Amino acid sequence: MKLSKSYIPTLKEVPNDAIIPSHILMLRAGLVRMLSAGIYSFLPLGYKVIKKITQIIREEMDAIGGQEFHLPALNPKEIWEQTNRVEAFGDTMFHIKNRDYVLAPTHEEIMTYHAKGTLKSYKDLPQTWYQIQTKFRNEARPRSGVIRGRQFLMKDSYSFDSSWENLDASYSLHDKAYRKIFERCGLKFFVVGASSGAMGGNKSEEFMVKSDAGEDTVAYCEKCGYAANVEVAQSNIESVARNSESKEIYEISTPNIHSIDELCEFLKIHEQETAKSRVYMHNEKPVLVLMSGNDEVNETKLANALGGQVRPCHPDELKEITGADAGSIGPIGFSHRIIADLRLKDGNNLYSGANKNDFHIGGIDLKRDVPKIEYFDLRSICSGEKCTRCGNHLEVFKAIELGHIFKLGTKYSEALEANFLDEKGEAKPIIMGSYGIGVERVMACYIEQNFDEKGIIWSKLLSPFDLHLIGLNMKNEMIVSASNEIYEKLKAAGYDVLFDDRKDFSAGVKFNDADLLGIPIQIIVGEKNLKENKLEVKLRRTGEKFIIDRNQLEQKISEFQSMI
RNA sequence: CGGGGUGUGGCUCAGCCCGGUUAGAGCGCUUGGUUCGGGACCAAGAGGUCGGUGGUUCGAAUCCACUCACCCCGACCA
Repeated sequence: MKLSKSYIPTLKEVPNDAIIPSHILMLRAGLVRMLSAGIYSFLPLGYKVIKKITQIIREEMDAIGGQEFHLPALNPKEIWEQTNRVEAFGDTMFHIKNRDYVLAPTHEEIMTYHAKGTLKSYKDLPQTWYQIQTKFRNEARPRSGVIRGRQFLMKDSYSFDSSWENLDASYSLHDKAYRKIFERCGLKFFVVGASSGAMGGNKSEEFMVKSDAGEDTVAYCEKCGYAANVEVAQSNIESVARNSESKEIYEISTPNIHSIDELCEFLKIHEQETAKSRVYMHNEKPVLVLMSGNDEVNETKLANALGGQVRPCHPDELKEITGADAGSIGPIGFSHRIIADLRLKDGNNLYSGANKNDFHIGGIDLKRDVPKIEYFDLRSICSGEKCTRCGNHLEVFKAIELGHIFKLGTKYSEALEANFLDEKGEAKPIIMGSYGIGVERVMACYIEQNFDEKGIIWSKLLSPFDLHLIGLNMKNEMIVSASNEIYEKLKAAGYDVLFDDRKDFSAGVKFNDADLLGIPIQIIVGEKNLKENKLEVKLRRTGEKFIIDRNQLEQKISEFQSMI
């Protein structure tokens, strides 16, 4: 492709709206343009990369027996009502105004619809069906460029099995395929166990990459590979020590003291001597949650511990239930259920609120004074804490979810009555798995992990072109004819070449554009080298430059290709 | 949905507080010329209903109200 005839609108300056590196570079390198919040057009260069990624995905899905579908984005609402997911998705689902259609946010229903009545016997199973298709979700707040959009490309596959053991096999095939896909894409990733949320089903794993632009916070142990979302990662920190002597409880006047920090400062005590109170409504009943010091309640853990719905109490409810405002609440005299974080187990000589504004109570012995207390793991773990599995230090950081694999079970097959007959002739719901990959996220995450101050650094497999040929001074007849000849030769040898044949640009512009676009190998045709029948080759990633003989170009290129 | 911010030529921004000729700069673009290995130079040009609507005023990019769009933080999120 000749650059002079290409639509690759590069930007010299950083666009105002972009913050994270991948977003900035995708705009600057002319890969994408925004149409509206969370809605992006892929320009020719960006779309070439998308096609490389989807090709890798396709190959690995086909390798595990996947069969590619192309499904409609426009779906009858009725199908989604049968599985109760119109309600489950709520405002996240786009609804068509002038007909009872929705825009599909995923495709469990539609795949199951096709399975119904056609996968009739255990002999028809297993099946793995997939598609690479645009999904629509009315995200409340699109962000980070292409990473969280209202419209995005997703590879989603669905497995149909006749037994749970066979589902395990399908799941494990996907697990292996996903690892291959992300490895081939050149991503540094890790895998965490996760809760499957609104998808239904039980076991699931997320494929993640570490990134400040991530929306999940995970705990990761480099030593043993343990990784978990902080919402569920077990806390492994020691309990506060129990003093040998328990003091009596006593009331302290603490005017205008609301936070733990203020309390510690006021009483000259350590944070660990305090128990912070939070009141939640659990199934319409108040529950007092005690945390050590400034530890925050992890509401996911709380909900898991109690089961059912949990929400923090409103300020007016607090007053009604405890007689005090937030900042002065405590376990002594609290007449409803009381639970505490494990870190407080059997603690004594603690300070907490008095359920009376401007007063706290000291000398609390949870064992003696709160006999009905129950303990749960309720706090989020922090960087530096010990791994529950191997004892090494855990790291806590943000991460982006690239892919997610679920063992769905029979939720959809039951709702849509997709049954098969087993060996005994009994009708049973098909056992399903569901597996997704965010295609744009793969691209954005790759860039997040592979760029420098000049621009993107593509790998051989994802690069939109194999080679970037630069004719420096295209008003020099010698360079024009030499670079054109090289261009034709490389194309004939099967390379996909981007040829910067632009007449009116100085060398600096061409070099900078080449570094911005990030094609792994640059071939530079300049006057001085050409006079000696030589060319320069530059490797984008390392910046290394090589002067080579012109007649050895093809041989050298194939050597460089194996180096990158 | 809550909080904060921004909207002026294709891009980055100044001007706004304190209203007053013809709304500016750099980059990009067009034409001609010079230059030609790290974002060149000279000259001449094109390009803007100052996000929108309404109001205040003799007069609004500038003040007021409403509204829309986009960004960031939070809530939410298969």
